[in-house]
Amino acid sequence: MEKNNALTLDFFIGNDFERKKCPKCGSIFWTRDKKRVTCGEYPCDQYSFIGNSPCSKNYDVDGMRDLFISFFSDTHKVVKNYPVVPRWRDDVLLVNASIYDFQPHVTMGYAKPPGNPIVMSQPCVRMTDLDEVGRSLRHTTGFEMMCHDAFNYPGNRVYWKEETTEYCDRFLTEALGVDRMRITYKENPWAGGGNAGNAIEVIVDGLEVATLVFMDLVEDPQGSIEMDGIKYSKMPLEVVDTGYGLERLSWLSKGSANVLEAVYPAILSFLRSRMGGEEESPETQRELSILADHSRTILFLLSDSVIPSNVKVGYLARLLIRRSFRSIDASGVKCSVMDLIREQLKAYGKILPGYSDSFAESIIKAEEEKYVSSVANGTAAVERIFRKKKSISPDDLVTLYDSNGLPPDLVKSLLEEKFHYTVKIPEDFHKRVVSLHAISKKEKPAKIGFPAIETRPLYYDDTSIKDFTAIVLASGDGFVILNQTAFYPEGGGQPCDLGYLRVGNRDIEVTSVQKIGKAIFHYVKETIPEKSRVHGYIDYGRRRQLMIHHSATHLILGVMRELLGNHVWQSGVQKEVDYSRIDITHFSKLSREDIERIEARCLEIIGQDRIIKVMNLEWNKGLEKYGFRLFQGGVPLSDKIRIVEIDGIDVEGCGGTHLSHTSDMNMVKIVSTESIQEGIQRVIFVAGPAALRNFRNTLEISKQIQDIVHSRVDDMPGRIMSIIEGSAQQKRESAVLKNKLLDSYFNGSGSHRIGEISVYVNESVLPEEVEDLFIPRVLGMKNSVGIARTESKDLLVVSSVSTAKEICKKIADGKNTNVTGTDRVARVALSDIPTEKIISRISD
RNA sequence: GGGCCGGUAGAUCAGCGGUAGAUCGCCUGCUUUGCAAGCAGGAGGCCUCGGGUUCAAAUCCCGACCGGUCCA
Repeated sequence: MEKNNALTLDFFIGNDFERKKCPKCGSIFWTRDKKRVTCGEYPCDQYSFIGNSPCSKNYDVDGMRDLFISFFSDTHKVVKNYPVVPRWRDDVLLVNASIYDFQPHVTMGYAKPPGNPIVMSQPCVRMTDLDEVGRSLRHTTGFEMMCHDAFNYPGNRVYWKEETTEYCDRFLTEALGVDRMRITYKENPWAGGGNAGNAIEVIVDGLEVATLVFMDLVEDPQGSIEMDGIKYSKMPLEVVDTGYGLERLSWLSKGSANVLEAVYPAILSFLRSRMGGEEESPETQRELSILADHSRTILFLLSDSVIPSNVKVGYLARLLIRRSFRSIDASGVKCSVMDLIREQLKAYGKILPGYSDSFAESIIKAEEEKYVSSVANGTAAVERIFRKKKSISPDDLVTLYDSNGLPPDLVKSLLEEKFHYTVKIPEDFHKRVVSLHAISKKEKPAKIGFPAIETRPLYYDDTSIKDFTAIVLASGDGFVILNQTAFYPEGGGQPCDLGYLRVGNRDIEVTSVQKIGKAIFHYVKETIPEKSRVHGYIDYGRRRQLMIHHSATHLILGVMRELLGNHVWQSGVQKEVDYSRIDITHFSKLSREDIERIEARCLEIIGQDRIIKVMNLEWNKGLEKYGFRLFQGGVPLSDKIRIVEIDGIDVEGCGGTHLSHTSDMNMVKIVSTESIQEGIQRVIFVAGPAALRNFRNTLEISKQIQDIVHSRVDDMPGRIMSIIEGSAQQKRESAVLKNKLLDSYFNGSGSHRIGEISVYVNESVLPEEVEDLFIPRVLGMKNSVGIARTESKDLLVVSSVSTAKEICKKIADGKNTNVTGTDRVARVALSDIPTEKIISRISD
C-alpha cells in the first residue's frame, strides 16, 4: 500500500478497509469487502439494489431529506435552501451544486458562511443531460443535493477528511442501515469553478450516492501544484464540500425499477390517471418521463421568478416549457402544463416560498400563445419551402430548427400528414446545428494591479459635504490618489462627482473619479505633486441631482415590485444628470395604466416623506433579514453589506449616495418605456429639478410646434394629421399629373419604324420631373427605342432591346462626344440634332 | 454574449434592379335571398429607418432599429 497518500485515512485503516485498484476502470477504491474486485460503480458493476434495497427502510424524497438533516442537525447548523437561480453571482445561470451557494464570497474568504459546519438540501438544475431525459430513465434536469459542509479557517479548524468520511459512513450504515460490505469509496480528484482538491466518490450497489470534496486548492498560474495541466496553489481556507444525491438515495432505499418511479410517484400516477387507461407504449413512457421531470424544474424556475425569453436562464425555462407542450401533444395526456406545475407544487411547495400561482399562470399562458404562433409560422415556412422545391433537404431541416425553432420530428410528421412526403432526419442533425454556432472565445481583460493605498470616503458619513481638505498620497500621469475624499467615484450606475482641487491658489479641474481596489483615483488636468495639501470642491448641484435620481430609482423599483409583482427585479441601471433609467424583469410591456399607477404611487410616497435609511450589516445577517433581493445591483465582495432602505418600499444593497427623505425628490415622472429584450422592460424617468427641466423643454418644443402649425395644443394632433394626409394626397396627384404629362409627350412624339423596331423621337424637351417615368415606360414597350431631349442638353436614349449605347454612338457619328450609360439607358451630349438626322444615322 | 432568419395593404405572404402584387378581410353594387356563397367594381402602401452604388433601389452593399429563433 502506498504510504502518505492524501486519502489513506486513519478511518479506512482503523476500520479494516482495503485499498484496491479496479481492473476495469483503473480507479483506486476502498472497501471492507475482502472479496471485492471491481470498484463497485456502474458500469464496472451493475445496479444490484433494484428490487433488492440495501437499506433498512423505504424513504420518499421528503423522508430522505428529513432523515439526512435530522441526522446532522445535532452537530451542524441547519440552513434553508437557496434559490436555484443564483442572484448572488453572474458567472453561472443556475445552481448546479450546493457549493454554488457559497461561491465566491465564502470560498474566497470575503464573507463568513451562514454556520459552521452546516447541513442543507439544495435544489439544483442541470441542463447538460437534457437530451437524455426520458431516453435513459436515469437522467433528470433537476435534483436536490444534500450536503454537510465545513469551512476550515487558519486557526479555526472544524473538520476535514477523517471526520467527513466517518460522518458519511455513519449516515449510510446507521441512519439508512446500509450493509457496510456494499459500500465502496473511490478516490477521484475533483476540479471545478477555479478550485480543486481531493475527493471521494461514495458508491453503493453500483450507484454513486455521494461525493466528498476536500477543496483546498485555487487556480493560480504561479502555483506549484499541477492537475490536468492547470496550476493551483494552496488556499488558506479548506472547504469540506459534500454532495449527496437526494433522489438517488431515495431510489436506493426503495430499490425501484428506475429513479423516476422513486422520485415522482405522485406526478406519474397523476399523468397516468389522465391517459385514459390505455396500454403505454415506450414512446408514451418517454413523454411522461419528460413531463414528470420538466414540470418539476419549471416549478423551481418559476418559483424564482424566471421569465422565459430568448436569452440566458429565460431561454432554458422556455426550452423546458416548449418541450413540455410538445410532450403533452405527443403523448395525448389530458392535462395542461399548469396542471402539472400545481401537482408538483403539492410535493415541493414547502421548499419554494417564492412561488406565485398568478405569475406562473400568466407566464405559461403567454408561453403557450407564443408557442402556438411560432409553430404556425414555422409550419407556413415548411409549406413554402416544400411548394417551391418539392422537397426538404437535411440542410432545410437544420435551418428550420435554427431559424424557426421547429424540431425535425415535427417537420417530418407535418410533411407526412400534408404532402405524404417522407424526409430522413440526418443522424448528425444535432452536430450540424452545433456546427453553425462556432464558439467565439473572448479573452477576459487582465486585472490591473492597483496600489495598496486606501482612500477614506467622506461622502458616506455626510452626503451633504461639499468641500474637504486632503493630502496627495500618490500622483501619476493625470491622476492623484488622496488620503480622503468627498468625490463619489463612479459605481452602481451612479456617475462620479466632478469639481476641482485647489492647490495653493490654483484650481485644477477633476474630470473623472474612479475607485480601483480601495484607492480612489481623481483624474485631473494638471499634475499635482505627492504630499501636496489640496482643498477639494465638488459640483454639488450635479451630485444632488444624481442623489435624487439614485434614491428615485430605488423608489420606483420598490413601487413597481409592489404593483406589478414579486417577479420584478432590477436588471440594470444608469443615472444621469438629466434622466435616470432602470431595466426591470417583467413579462409584458408596461401599459399606460401601469405607468400612471406607478407615478401616482411614487408621488404618494414622496408626499408621505418616508425615511431613507442606510446601514451596514454583516453578510449573513443581511441575507437572513432581507433575502437575495439585496444583490439586485451586484454582489459586494466584503464581509459587510451596505444596505439602503426606503421605509416599507424597498431594500437594496447599494454603495451609492442617497437622500435622507423621500420628499427631497419632489416628484418622479416616467418619460418613456420600452422593451429592450424579451422579459426586460426599460423605464426612463426624471425626478427633482431634472423633472422640472424636462417639463420646461417639452412645453417649449410644443410651443414651437404650435407656432409652426398655427393651432392650439389640443388641436395639434388633428392639424398635423391633416398636413400629412394633404402631402400624401399631393404626392398621389403629382404622380397622376406626371403620367399625363408623359402621355402627352408620347403623343407628340413621331414614331419611326426601322426594321422590327419602333423609334419615338419628340422635338420638344422632356421635362426633368418625368425623366424617371420615361425610362420604365419605354422599357415596358416591346421592340422600342425612345429618344428624348432633356433639360440638361442631353439626348436620352432608352432601348427595350438593349441597343441604347450603340445608338448613341451612331448619333454621335464618330465625333468625340461623351457617351454614358448602359445598353438599356444611355446619354449623349447632343440635343439640338434634328430628328431626321437622328433617324438617318440610326438607320445605317 | 454570439450565430442564423425575417421586417412590403388590416392579416398571411409573393416580387428580389425598370410605372408596387396575390389571397383573405374591408367597402359599394348585382345575383341568389334557406344558408354557404357567387359575380362586378372599389378603397387601402414613407415596401422599418438612415447612408451608399446606379440614369433608376422594395430589390444590391453598409449601418441602425424592431421581431423571431438557436447556441452559450
